Amino acid sequence: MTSDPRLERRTLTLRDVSEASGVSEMTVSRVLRNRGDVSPATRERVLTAAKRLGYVPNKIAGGLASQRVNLVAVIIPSLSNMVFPEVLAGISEVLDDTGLQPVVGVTNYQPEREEQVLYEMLSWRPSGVIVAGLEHTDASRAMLKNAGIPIVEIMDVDGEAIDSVVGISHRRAGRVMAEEILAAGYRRIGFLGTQMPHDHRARNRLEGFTAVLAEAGLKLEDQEYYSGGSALLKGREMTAALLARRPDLDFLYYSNDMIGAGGLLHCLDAGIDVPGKLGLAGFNGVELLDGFRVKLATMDACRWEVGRKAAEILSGKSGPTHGVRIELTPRLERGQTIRARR
Amino acid sequence: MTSDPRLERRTLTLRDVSEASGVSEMTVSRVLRNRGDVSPATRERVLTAAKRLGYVPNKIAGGLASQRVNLVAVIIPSLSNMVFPEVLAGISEVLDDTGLQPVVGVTNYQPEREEQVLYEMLSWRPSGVIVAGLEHTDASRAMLKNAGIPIVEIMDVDGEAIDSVVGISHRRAGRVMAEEILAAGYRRIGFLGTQMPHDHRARNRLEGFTAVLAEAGLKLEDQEYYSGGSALLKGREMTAALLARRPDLDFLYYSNDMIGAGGLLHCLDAGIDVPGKLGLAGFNGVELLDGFRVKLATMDACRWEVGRKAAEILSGKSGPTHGVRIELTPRLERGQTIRARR
DNA sequence: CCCGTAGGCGTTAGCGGTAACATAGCGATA
DNA sequence: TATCGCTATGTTACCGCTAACGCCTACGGG
Repeated sequence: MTSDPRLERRTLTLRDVSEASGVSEMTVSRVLRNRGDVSPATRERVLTAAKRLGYVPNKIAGGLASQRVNLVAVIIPSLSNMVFPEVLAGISEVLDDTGLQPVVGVTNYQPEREEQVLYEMLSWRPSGVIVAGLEHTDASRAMLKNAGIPIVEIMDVDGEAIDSVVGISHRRAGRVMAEEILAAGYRRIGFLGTQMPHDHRARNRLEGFTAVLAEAGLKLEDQEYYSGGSALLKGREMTAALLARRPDLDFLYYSNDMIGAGGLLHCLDAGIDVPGKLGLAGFNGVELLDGFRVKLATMDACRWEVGRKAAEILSGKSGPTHGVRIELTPRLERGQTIRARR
Repeated sequence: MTSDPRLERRTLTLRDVSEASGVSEMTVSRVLRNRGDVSPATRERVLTAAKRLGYVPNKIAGGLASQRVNLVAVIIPSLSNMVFPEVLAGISEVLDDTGLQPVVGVTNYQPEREEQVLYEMLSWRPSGVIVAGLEHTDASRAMLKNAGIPIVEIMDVDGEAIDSVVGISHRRAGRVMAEEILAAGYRRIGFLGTQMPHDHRARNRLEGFTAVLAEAGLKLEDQEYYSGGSALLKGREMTAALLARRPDLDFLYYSNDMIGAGGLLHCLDAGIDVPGKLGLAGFNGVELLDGFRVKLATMDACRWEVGRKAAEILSGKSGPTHGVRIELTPRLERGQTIRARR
């Protein structure tokens, strides 16, 4: 099953190609990397031989010899919500024509896991690191600092960066949404979010949000948290539970669009007057929302753009590869779940 | 910004740790890999020194020397629908305690792209490959065959495998759904799907589906295709368009749950009697559906289990690492959008 | 007291490439 | 014709680590 006995011998090396084409290994190497001067005739011979043998270069050896590796480590908390895949798309798009290749590691929002993943990734000597968030264990920070390669922390700008940073201020995002809600005249506000001790961004948003409420002499009337399971379903259930407990609330702020959408479905099904009697808002600007009859108010986190910018920094396309700081401005999308300002 | 001048010198090697701890490089290597006999005292000294210096091993060099690399290439078409992340989760879960590490490559459903990604991945000499689907370019097949490592093709079993294969029969899945629909008495059936020439699995499902219709003397009454954009929204729009054109249809079969959910939303909003006057069904069993008031009929693609099984084969945990064939049986979830069998 | 044995550690020789330098060939130039 | 300079190619010395082997010491039984 493993194929023709002649082929499976041992693994092919440059030497095999060199013998097959009658030139030195060095010349083969030059042809395969498009580097240095090689006559068209020789190039042709080498390429033919390589293809005929089915030679695949060995980047392990190449990387060791050249002390350069075309990998970029990308470390993110999760793949299961829609948000990070879109960041990845932005990264890939830019990296695709730079010869750099992203390698993804997932931490499940666990700092120790992030540390392990980082250690593992750095041991491949990538030429850059993109990592979500600004909060890391001490060991992680030390590794990142000592790695001697460009580091880009993404998603968030509320904190001290190790090297470069690209993101939005989640605190500001929370403030902006709160201001909008108050301007629309809502006053009895509830919050629904995930039970994620390590989602600092969600926490920052809530902080900014409650700060504005406090300035207006208000506070969150009630809150509800969940963890695990289908976010849409949880949003629906939590909303039902919260409203059963506090039917007097006039606004619900959700920590993400998925549970917000679940809440919206509940309200629509229950015949609640949205946004007249009850307003709703989420966070992220996920595409999913476009499919709903009533569009949820949200705030775009510029995920795609964050990915692009981070990749551009690493690729050196747009200036320096160190110490860059880019704060993007999230766009408020009012949808149809916040009534007009008064 | 790049840190203390003493630290940034050059990159740390085993030699540095060896000098710092007063033993040979080889002993350091043994300690760091937990291999061979080392006295507890020495081990301690070495570990302390390594930690103090912030040493991170160089797997490039290690891999070259040992001719072994703990990477598994995972090649999938997309990250933007919910299906592959769940496969990845299954893979990670199993690989996590084997010392193997998945490296993900995305092809966007393009065979040439798959070929490039594969070439790139093989050049890192991984110890195994997991690749979605059974359809590859000739060059890709050749590379996979000659790589001399375990290959697992996943998701689909309708075709000839290169080495091992784990998945479901999409043709059978289509047949089962069609039988269920006919048994419930639906007769005028429409299909809505993605315009994806390279999604062979969706095509196989449709083939199985129409084959059953044909055996009953029926055919698809109408169909609608889309590409790009928010699947939920597209599902809603396509459903509206199709029903406007053919109000006489009594069943809509969707190629995936996302557009199916969009269609369901349309029907609910339009006050259509589901499943009495119109039945609906999708495919995949995405968790999202749990959040809807009316649950869409679907068929679970065993994504998580597929990932697990594939990883188990590569890890050698459960027998041979070559030539294994595992066909899983998708479970039909009737939800509330197919009426009772007659 | 000698030798076998095993644990603990060092030495050597690559792994498969590439950077850097060396060299051969050859037409142009003085 | 000797010299130069350029292009096309070869040679050499590693890159950082580990497999394989070898040496030394301690120890116990015959």
